Amino acid sequence: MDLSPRHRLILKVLIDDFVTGNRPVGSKTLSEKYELGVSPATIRNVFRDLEEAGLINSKHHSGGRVPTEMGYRIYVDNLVVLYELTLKEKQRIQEEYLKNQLRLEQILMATCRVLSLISSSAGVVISPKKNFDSLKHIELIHVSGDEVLMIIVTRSGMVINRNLFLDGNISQESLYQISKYLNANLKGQELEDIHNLLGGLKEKKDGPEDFLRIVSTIQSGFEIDVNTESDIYVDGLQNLVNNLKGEETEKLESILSLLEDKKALREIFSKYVNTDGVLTYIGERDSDIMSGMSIIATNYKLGEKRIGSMGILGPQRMNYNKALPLVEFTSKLVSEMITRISK
Amino acid sequence: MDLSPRHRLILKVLIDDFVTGNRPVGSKTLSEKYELGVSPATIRNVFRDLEEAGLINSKHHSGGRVPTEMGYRIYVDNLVVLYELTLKEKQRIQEEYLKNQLRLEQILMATCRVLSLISSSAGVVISPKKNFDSLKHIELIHVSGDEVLMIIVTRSGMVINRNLFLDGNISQESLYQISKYLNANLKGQELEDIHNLLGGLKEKKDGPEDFLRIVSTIQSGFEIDVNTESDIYVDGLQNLVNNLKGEETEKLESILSLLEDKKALREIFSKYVNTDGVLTYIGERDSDIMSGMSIIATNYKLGEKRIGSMGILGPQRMNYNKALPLVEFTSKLVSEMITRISK
DNA sequence: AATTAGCACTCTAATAGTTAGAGTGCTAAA
DNA sequence: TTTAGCACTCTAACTATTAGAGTGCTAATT
Repeated sequence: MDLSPRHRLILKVLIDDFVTGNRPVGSKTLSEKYELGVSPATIRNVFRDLEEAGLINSKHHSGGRVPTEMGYRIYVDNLVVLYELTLKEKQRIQEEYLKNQLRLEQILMATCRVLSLISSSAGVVISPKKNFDSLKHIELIHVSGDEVLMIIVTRSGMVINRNLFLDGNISQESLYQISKYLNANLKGQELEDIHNLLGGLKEKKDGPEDFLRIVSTIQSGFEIDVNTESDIYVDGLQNLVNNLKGEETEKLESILSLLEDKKALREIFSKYVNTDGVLTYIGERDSDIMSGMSIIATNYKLGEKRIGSMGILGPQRMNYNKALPLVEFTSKLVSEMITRISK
Repeated sequence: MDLSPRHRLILKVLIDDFVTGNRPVGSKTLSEKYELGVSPATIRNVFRDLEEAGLINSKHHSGGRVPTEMGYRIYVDNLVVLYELTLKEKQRIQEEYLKNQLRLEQILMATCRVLSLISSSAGVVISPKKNFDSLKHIELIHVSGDEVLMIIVTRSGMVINRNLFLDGNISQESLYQISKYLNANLKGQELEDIHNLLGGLKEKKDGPEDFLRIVSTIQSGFEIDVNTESDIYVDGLQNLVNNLKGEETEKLESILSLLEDKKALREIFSKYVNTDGVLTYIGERDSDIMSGMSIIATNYKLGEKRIGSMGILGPQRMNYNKALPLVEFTSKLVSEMITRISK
């Protein structure tokens, strides 16, 4: 299915128009509103082809045309002309960051806020994957009896707390010694590698006696479940209400229910951590919890390492031409900031 | 304005009916649906009195009556007959808690979930006020140069991290000594008291030399801003959409925007930490961000000490007779669980 | 061969008119 | 004090009508 330039042009303006106006688009309006240089009749012929190709749809006879998911797909991949963020908009984004201090958590929250504010959809940000973060400092603290609190400070600025339970008692003095040993040997390594490394030390019985006694427990503290241990930030739900005003409330309900289901949301957005560039996912009709919705997402980095993902989630009918550059610009900004604060 | 028993009865059934049916209620329906033993005409006379007293309203002539905020107020304070939770419902609530481990955070999340599930409104839970929690363990960790991480473990199971910046460098050895000293002297005290106590020690220059050198910084780590430092859990937004289906989307929008504004929400719910019993707030027309909404909230305790608040937030038209016992029962359960895990 | 004008037809959304049902206040009777 | 009766009102649901936009098809035009 290769489309002629005219077909592509008409598909493009149809989606441009539908996305801003939220009304099915007819041949006459199209020819009047845009200078296409062709008559409505020609547009109708093109419509017929596009309809046969499954790129547009019409609900009723004489009801105007609406893009299908496939239509959006082609639009996003080939046709959309990206909007360039104005200086003012860029400044507004940067100001939002300056409102708060520069702690990791606050950066992520501000990012989420920015995404929702400017896209008028929901912003979603997932906190860095902990297992690829690297160790900055570790400390073991004796809390009571056989209970030990393990504190891990990572390079990107996260603090992870673990409650560990030992087989028998241990003194705070021993724990200090063990902490010292761990810091000396593991600092700078990635948490996931540390988990493996500890396994090796356990096998080879390599290290101080006290340490070897509890190495299994410590190792378990480095097990990180990506699916439950990342925080997830969501903002801009009111935008969605505003955006879907007048349409069926069911769509709104299903989007909200997805956004409240942190586990599902995390699963969906995790995919974007390890991909290149800004991606657009367009929910498939029926077969999908994402039916009727779209996601525009990408990752953010610490230095050159991809550590988390972020994006916006909204109705399929959204301003892709603005949303795509927004996500791209913001992700770069976040990456820079995170890299800066974790030196 | 003292109401006769008949007036009270009629106000009660009117609200009962309106709350379940979501339709303005007329005299005829009321007399037919409930065995009031009086004719519609009499009910109309009562309506007139209630209307004069400002307890009910009618949008249009011959449009049926609807309770005003004051009507709800009186209903909740004097008339509502509380529903008694069935054994099954209580079990369902308890099961929701058993799904997860018993960490503080998970208990609060489950609470929030329960509140929303059963009330079909939004559940809101605020994490314990940190300043009245007491110290279980404190530890100072040297991170780099003049940067120190202070870890505070509290009795209720929270872990507080503070990044402190000292005037000059300090060794991890000194920090160990200081931690030891702090634990020996402050364990069991409330964080707020500790803040004052440290002030006293600073004045009197009482304590080891190393400690006195950084006591100001440590003290600042015990400053706790109630308005920004408590977590807030919200669940059940989809319920609201479902609940307000067909009504003006504006109300939905304003509720959502409030629920997304964590700061405002925290401020509102903080009030309930130090009050007795389950309270109902009914938003006042116009003058109030809570216009058109109601809150049913109470506190939860650690032992005998009130530490946090929880409740539901929904449209004014809600099932108070079920919501009130729900909040009460759940709060007791949470209090028990928190008390149990923090022994 | 591609494009377009013309035409008959269709569907929606907006408008107006009608009606049944529920509700109301008032007055006079019980 | 309560209620029956009555004339009146308002909403929501239904129908009819119509303007506007859109459609596919065919024949004329480029």
